[in-house]
Amino acid sequence: MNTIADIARLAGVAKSTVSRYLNGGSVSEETKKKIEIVIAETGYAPNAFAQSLKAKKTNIIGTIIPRLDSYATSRTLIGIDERLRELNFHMLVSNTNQDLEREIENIYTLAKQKVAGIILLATQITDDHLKAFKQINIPVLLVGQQHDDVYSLVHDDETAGYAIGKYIIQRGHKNIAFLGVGEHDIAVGVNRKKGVKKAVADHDDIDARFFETTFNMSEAAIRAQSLFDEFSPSALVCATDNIAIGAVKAAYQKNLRVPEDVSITGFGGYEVTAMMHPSLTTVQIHFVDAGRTAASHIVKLVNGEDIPKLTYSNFEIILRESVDIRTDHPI
Amino acid sequence: MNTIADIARLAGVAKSTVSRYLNGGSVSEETKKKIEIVIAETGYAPNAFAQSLKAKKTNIIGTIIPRLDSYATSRTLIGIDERLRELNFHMLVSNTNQDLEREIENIYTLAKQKVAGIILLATQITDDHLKAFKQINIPVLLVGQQHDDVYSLVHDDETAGYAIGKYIIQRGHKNIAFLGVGEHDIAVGVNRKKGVKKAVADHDDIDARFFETTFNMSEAAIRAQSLFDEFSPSALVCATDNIAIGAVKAAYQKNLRVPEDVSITGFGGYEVTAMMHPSLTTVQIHFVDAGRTAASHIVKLVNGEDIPKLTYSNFEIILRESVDIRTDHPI
DNA sequence: TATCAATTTGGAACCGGTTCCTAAAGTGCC
DNA sequence: GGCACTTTAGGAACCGGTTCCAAATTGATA
Repeated sequence: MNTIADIARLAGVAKSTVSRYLNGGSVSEETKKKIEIVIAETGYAPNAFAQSLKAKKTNIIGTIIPRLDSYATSRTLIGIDERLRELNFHMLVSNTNQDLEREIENIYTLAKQKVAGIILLATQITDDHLKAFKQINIPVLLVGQQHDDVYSLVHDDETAGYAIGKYIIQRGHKNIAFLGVGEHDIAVGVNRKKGVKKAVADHDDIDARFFETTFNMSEAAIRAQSLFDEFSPSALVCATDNIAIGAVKAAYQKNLRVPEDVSITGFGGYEVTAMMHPSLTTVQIHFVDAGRTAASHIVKLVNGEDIPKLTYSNFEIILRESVDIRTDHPI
Repeated sequence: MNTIADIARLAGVAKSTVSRYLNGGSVSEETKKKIEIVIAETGYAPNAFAQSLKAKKTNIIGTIIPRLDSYATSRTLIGIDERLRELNFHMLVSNTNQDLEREIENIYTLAKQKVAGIILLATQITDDHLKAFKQINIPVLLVGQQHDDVYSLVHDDETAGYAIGKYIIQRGHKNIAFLGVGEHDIAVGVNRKKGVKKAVADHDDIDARFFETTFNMSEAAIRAQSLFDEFSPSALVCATDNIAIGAVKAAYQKNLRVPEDVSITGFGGYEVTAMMHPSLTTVQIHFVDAGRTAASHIVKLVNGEDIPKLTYSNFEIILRESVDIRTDHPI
């Protein structure tokens, strides 16, 4: 690999001239030609490190994610990547495997790598997070969680939870179960549940019960089975599509027909939910769009522009086959 | 942020001494203490660029992937990331969105970023690829595709295809359809089909027909429907799990029972295939393990160690509910 | 105590770019 | 043709580390 000094020597100019040529300074047409030819011949590409060393900045955005094998994560990453590419940035992905300590560690590592900004697909924000954000002095954007001290982009989980709860109630369901996850996850564990609870609270004739499982499909299936043993809901609202898929499986195993015996809804809008039998009514979150917005925002922050402290992404309820009307109750 | 010169000044030593302290050269106990204290107080972290500039190398492995929203990709990335972390390397992900030109472009960009090595989850290898590999002078490992001139790790698609074909034939099926993808994808489009064809060729009483669709679930469902119109297979072997999921959907829409009327198999071992109704018999490829192996291999290459030019990853057939025995034919 | 080897330390050069400053060349106007 | 002003080009310093080399210190041995 050759350096700028080689190019300068071959073209018979000073390296500052070559640098100016590359960065658009004032260079005569004649000199431009000479340099152009040498660069074309040698296939010269500037050393990104030497550039970054001086500039004290890269065009890399670090993205920290809790897990890779999640539809939500993948789709969000696609959006981030797409938009960053348009803005001439790169995406460096760091997976934490849902380990909070590794999350903190990654923040510092990315800072050391001098990424221009960090997008954190967060599940919860601790004091250690805030301390890290303060120390690294690099723009940070949270996705999926909100904190007053940090720029955030959140899926409007509570409103979405409210909407799906409302919908189920409108379909005449009175015995409603909610299968969620632990409250350590603010967005999924707390806000979605809160929204559903709020919808339930609007009515005084609903028997709603709240259960908990993990993000894992198989575990959700097992939990749903025991749920069906202790309670016979006419509708089961699940906090994620994966949980809903497990619940549908559990229903089959219990010989419950979906939606005739029990209606089931998901949350996320994963592609496979359209292909299931029955296809799943679910809350679709526009992850790719959210990712694109996140990318736009972090780049603005990097460039010193201002953005709103808090942004909401969009959602819509996709009506499919897994929810039935209870005609024994008026709609 | 402070530099090594600051630390040296505060500790009252030369910066070469601090550098030696950090990199394990000979430093007296007394000096070590002094430097240690200053570093602890300042929270000093070396500038990775300055280090890389001199070392002409990073501890970053670039991974180029065709798409992010694929189970196979996610799982492989998890394995790569996991193992790289153990080996003290980082993973930089570049998504090409199945655009071959962008793939080439990414190879050069990563080289410019001075990544230590590149793992390419490839779908096909063109002359442009080979040219790029030659020019960048950085170790490259292909995953999922094989080429004689490049180190490769392949899922043994042909053998796996042969195995699933053999299995279906053993279950007594005579009218077999294969729903694959275009031949531009060597692993999925060519090798899996080739394996199945080979299994069919071992017998002379099989009517096997081969169809094509894309990797997209919905498109696969549409293709499967028209397939059922033109041919009535007792078994449908699909080239990916996503295609199989679409096929199952199509079967329902055609009022065909799975597996009573038509047996369906997948390829990949995606988690959701266990939760479907009926659960899907599929070829499970151990993507995470493959990713781990890929990471180990690329690091060995980076360190100048030798590895086999070609490595095969493992697979196994997961027997579930979507395949029936045809008792009208002897097994 | 003198000599020599081993350990520790500091200074300077270097990695490959960018940028500032100054000098030289080119241009326009009177 | 001379003067002022603008372009263009070169040289040197700098970014923040690592490494080589030589000097200084320590310790062991005779």
